[in-house]
Amino acid sequence: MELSKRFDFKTVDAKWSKDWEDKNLFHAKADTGKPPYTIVIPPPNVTGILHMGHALNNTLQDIIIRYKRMKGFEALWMPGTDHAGIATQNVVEKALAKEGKKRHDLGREAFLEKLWAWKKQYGDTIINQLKKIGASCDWKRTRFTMDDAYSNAVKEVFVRLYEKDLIYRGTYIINWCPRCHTALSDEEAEHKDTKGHLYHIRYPLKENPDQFIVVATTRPETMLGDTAVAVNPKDERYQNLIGKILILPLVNREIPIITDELVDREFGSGAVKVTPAHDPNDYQMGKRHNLEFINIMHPDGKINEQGGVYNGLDRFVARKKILEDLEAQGLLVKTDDHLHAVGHCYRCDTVVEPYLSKQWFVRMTPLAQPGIEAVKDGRIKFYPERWSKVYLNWMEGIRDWCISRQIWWGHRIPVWYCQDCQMEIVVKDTPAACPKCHSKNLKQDEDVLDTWFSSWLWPFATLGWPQENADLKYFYPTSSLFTASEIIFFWVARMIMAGFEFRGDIPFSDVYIHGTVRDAKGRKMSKSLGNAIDPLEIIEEYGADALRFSLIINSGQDLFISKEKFEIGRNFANKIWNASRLILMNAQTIDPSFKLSAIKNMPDLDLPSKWIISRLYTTIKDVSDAIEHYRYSEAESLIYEFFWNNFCDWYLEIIKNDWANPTTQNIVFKILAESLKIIHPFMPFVTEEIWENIKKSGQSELCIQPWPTVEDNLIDPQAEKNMRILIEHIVSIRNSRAEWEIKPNEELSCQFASSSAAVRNILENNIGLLKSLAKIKDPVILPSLSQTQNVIRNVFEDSENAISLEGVIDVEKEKGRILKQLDEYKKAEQGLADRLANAAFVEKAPAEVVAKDKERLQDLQKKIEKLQQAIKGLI
RNA sequence: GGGCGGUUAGCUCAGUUGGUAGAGCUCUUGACUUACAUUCAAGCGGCCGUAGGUUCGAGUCCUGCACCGCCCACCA
Repeated sequence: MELSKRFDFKTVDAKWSKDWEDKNLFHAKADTGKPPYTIVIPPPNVTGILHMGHALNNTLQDIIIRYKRMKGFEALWMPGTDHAGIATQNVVEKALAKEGKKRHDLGREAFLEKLWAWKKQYGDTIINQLKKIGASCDWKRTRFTMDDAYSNAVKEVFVRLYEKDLIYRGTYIINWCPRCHTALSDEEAEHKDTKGHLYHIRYPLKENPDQFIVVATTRPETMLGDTAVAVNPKDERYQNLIGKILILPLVNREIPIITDELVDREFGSGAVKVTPAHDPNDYQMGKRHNLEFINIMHPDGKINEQGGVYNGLDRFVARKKILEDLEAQGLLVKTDDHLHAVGHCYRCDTVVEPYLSKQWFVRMTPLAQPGIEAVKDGRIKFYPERWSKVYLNWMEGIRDWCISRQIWWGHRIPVWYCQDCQMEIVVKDTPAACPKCHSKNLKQDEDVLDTWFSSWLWPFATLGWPQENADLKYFYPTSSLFTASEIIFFWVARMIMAGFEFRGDIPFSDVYIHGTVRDAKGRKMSKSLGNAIDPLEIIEEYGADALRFSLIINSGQDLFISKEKFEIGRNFANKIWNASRLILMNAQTIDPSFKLSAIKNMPDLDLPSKWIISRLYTTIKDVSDAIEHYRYSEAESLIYEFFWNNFCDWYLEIIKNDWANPTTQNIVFKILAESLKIIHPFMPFVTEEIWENIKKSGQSELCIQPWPTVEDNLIDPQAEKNMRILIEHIVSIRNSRAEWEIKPNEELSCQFASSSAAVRNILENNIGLLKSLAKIKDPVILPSLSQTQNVIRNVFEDSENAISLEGVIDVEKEKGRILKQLDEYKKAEQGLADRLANAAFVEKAPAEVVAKDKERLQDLQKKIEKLQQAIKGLI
C-alpha cells in the first residue's frame, strides 16, 4: 500500500467519476425502506457552458446529497437541463447570423432542427461538466424540459388551468423586446437606472394656438400616439383648461385635457401626455376615460404608418428627429437631465417597449394564496430566513403572468383556432375537427410558452407526473432546493404555486439561497465583462476538489473570487494526500477489527491519543450539525482545523517516534478513515482515492460508506482541555529555546512551576512529550522570566559552561515586552477589581460568573507579581 | 419612494443564546526536520463605521446617522 508522490487529480478525478457512474452508485430507487431525501437540480440552460455560479450551486447540492446518502437516506439528486426558450433561441440565432442567415430564412421547422442539434451538443457538455465537478446525480434519470413526457405535463397543466379559468387571453400592455420580437413577463424586464432626459413640450390649445399646456416626457416619440393630456383634478393651475381641446404638435390630432388622480402635481409640469398604447399608466387612464388606443410602432421598434412622416424610423431615431422638429417649431421648452428606471430585456439587454398586444396570461392571485400560507406557517423555510420576506412581498403583490412568447423554441401553446367559427379549442392533442362547427380548418396558436411555464413543474414533472407512479409517491415532495436569489420570483415562487395547484402540497420544505459569485472588485462575473473565472480552468489547474473546497469556504454571503482564492483548496487536498502517504508508509500492521470506542477508555492511553480521538468525534458531531443547518463554510472550517492543525500538525508529530507501536498505528489509521468520511462530501475525489488504498478488502466505495456515528463517550472534554494546556507549554518552550539558544547537549534540570496543581500534574505526566516536542533534553516550563533565570543560574552557576543571561537575552527588548504585558495585566486587574467591588454586579450576575471573575483576578495578580519580579531580575 | 444586506487586523472574512477579540492570506524572523516548500515554527498587526440607549458588563440587544452593495416600485 503506497500512494504516489503527488496527488494526480487529473487521472484520479476521471477514474472515480467513471467508477461511480459505471457502478450506478447514485441511482435511487423507490421504496427501498430507507427514508427518501430528494433534491432536484436547478436545470442549467442549454445555452452554453457552466460558470462559477453553477459550480457553487451544484457543489452545495452535492455536499448535502452525499452526506444524506452516507447518513442512510435513499438520496436522489435529479439532474437535467432547461431548454431556456429565448436565451437559447438567441444564441442559435447569433450563430446563424454568422452564416448571414436569419431564422425566417430557414423557416420554423428547419430552425427548430438547428436548435435540437444545439441542445444535443450543449446539453451533453453541461452534463459532462457537472460530472467533472463531482456531482453525484442519478444520471440515468437526466431530464430535459422538452422531453416528450415533460411536454405532456406542460400541456396537461395548460389545459387544467384553462378549464379552471386561471388562464386567459387578452390584449394588454406588456413588456415587448423589439430585438427578440417577443413579449416578456414583468420579471423578465430588468429595470436599470438610466441617465435620460425629461423633455418639456408645449401642446397648443385649439381655441387659441397662442396658449399652451406644457407636458413633460422622457420618451417624446410616443407623442405620436397621444390621445389626451391629463392633469390632477385638484391642480389649481389647470382648472380653467380642463375639458378643452389641444392640437397635438407634429400630428395635428385633436386631443382633450382630462383629469386623473394618478397625475402627480409635483412632478414635471403637472401635466401628462397620455399614450394609452405605449405606457402602462396611460393604458389605465385610457381605459378609464375611453380614449383611443393608437399603436405607433412595429414589433421591431420602428415607427409605423400611424407616425406619419416618421413612418419607418427606428424609435430612437424618431425621438431625435421629433425633438429637432419640436425645437424648430419652438415647442421644446426645456430639457432636463433625468435619472429613471428603464426596463431592459433580461436576455439581450435591449430597452423594452411597453406594447399593446394580445397575449396569454395566468391569473396568479388565487394560485399564490397557499404558497403564502406555507411560508408563513413554516412548512416551507428559507435559509437564510430573511429571504422569506422578499418572497412574501412579491407573492402578496403578485400580478398576472404573461406566458406567451413570440418565438419558436419552446412548448407550443396547445390552443387551436377554428378558422370558420373562431372557436378557441384548448386540448392536449391536435384536434381533428372543431367541436362546434366540425370544420377541419383549424390553426394552432403560433406562440410558445414562457420557459418558466415548464420550469415551474420541475419537482414533480421530472418524477413522471401526471402519472401517479411509485417514484412520485416516494420521492415527492422533495427535501431541499438550492438556488440563487435572482431566481426566487422566476422559479422558486412559481414552483411552490404549481406544487399546491397540481399536487396539493409543498414541492420542497427547505429553500437554501446562496450568494452570487462576484469578482474581487464585487462585480458580477459575466462573459461580457470579461471578468469571469472559468471553473473548468480551475479544475484543470487545481482539481475539482480544490475548486469545491475553496468555493464553499468562501460561501457565507456573496463570494468575492479571484484565482488565488482557490489555493486554499489545492493546498488542503495536498495536505490530505500527504498525511495519508505518511500513514500508509508507516502503518503496516493494521487490525481490521480495531475500534476507537474500545480503546478510548483504556487507563494507560496517553493524553494526545485521548485528545485526538475526542477531537475527531467533536468534529464529526459539529460538522454534521453544521451541514444539517446549511452552514457549509463553517463545516469546512471545522474539518480544516481538525485535520490540519490538530491531526497533522500535532498528533502526527507527537507519534513520530512511536510508529512501531501497533496501537498507535491502529489509532492513526482509524482517525484517517473516519476523517475521510467526513471530508468526502466536500472533496469526493481525493478522499475516494485514498479510501481505495486503505479500505478493508471487499469494502465498497467511500461514497456509500455509512457516516460515522458519534457516541458520547468518545468525546472527552477533559482530555481536550488538558491537551490544550500541554500544547501551550510546548509552544512556550519552543519560543524560549529560540530566545536563549540553549544548545542541544546542554543539560537543563526540569522545573515545573504553575499556579495550578492540576496543570502541574498534566505537565509532569507528559514530561516525555514535552521533551520530545520541545526538542531539548529537559524542558523548562516558563511561568515567568525570573523563574527561568533562576533555573538557568542554578544549572550553570557552578558549571564551566555557565552562560551569562545578559549575553543571550536582548534585555531592552525583553523589558519592553514585559512592561507592555504588565500594563495590560494591570488594566485588566483594575477592571476586574472594579467590577467585583460593584455590589450590583455581585448581587445580580450569575454566581459562576462572579466566581470566574474572582479566579481570574487572583490569576492576574499572580501574573503581575511574577512579571514585577522578572523586571527586577533584569535590572 | 419602500425593503434587505454589509461596515471587525494591510487584504478576505469568522465571531450561534451579551462575559476582557479569532482564522487564512500578506508582511517580518527562523527552519531544505526525506509525508507535504501546495511545508514547518514564531512575530507584527484591531478604542469591532459613527452618535446615543439598555445592562454590573455590548463586536454581540435597541434607536438615530454615514458610507458601500443588492432587490422591488406605474413620478410621465
